[in-house]
Amino acid sequence: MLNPLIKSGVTVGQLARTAAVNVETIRYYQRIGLLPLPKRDYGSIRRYSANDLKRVRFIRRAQALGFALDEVALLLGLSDGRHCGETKALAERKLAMVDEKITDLAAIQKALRSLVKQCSKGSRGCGCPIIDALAQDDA
Amino acid sequence: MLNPLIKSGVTVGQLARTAAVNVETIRYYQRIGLLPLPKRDYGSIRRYSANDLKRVRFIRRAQALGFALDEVALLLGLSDGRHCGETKALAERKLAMVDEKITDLAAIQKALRSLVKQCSKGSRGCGCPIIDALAQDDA
DNA sequence: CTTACTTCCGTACTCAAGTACGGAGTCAAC
DNA sequence: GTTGACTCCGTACTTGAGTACGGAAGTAAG
Repeated sequence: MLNPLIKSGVTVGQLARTAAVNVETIRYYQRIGLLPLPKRDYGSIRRYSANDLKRVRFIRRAQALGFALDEVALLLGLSDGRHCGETKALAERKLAMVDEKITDLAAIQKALRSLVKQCSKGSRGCGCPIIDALAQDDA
Repeated sequence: MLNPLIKSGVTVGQLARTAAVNVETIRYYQRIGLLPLPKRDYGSIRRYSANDLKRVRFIRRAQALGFALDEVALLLGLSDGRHCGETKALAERKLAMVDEKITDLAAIQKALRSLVKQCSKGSRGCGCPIIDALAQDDA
């Protein structure tokens, strides 16, 4: 314990607990390069920063929105400053994807609402507005 | 010839092509019980109905919205009439999920838009509105 | 120092959602 | 009545996203 000043940061276990993920998941993200491997400066165990926590949380949230880990990596790349040219193009593509997802989800939302309403009316038919909404003849 | 007395329906290959999926995918859906296996009445090859096509399309669309296949099975179950009680509860749970997804996506959409705008202004900082939008301190 | 947790790391396993393969059998056409 | 495309079916492989395992080494408390 040479320098108490630099002793900050939490262990993997703590990081994992506060981010509500498995330690193995942290290790996995490190393996695939999604999360930086902090140098372990003091003797041997690694310390993680608030930034690492932020990053893990970001990954989980983005994932919950349907982004695959490689897409998450791209999103994370966007933030790392510089080269605004590529960044902008990438952001625009992602934005288009997001717009599309929202549109599709809005359609299913509407269909689900109408299903719920029909069921509420005690209607016997409930002839499946969801199926109808999603199984359109067109592509 | 719209004389569907007996000989109507398409083959797996045709079904797969019109649904824009792989034949193997159709077989897979049958294996896991998502798609009924039509009896093969004439000698030996199976014939699929317009309903099967509808079902496959539904599966793909729902999947594209982030539903897993077992959830899709539930959604499909909703349509099969009767027991509107469970149906409604299930639909409501799904609806809540969808609402949440839309909210989250709207946040990322906003962040992406602002990122694009910032980049357009040639601003150097681009200090990651996306991360900030998704890596909130709260759960 | 001993004991009891972690951590570290490699390797291997799991699960979902397919894909690929290969040897049948079927079918329409030439 | 053979050819070539398609179907059927089982089995095995793949990819993404983790989980589990197990031995060695680090660390903290008594």
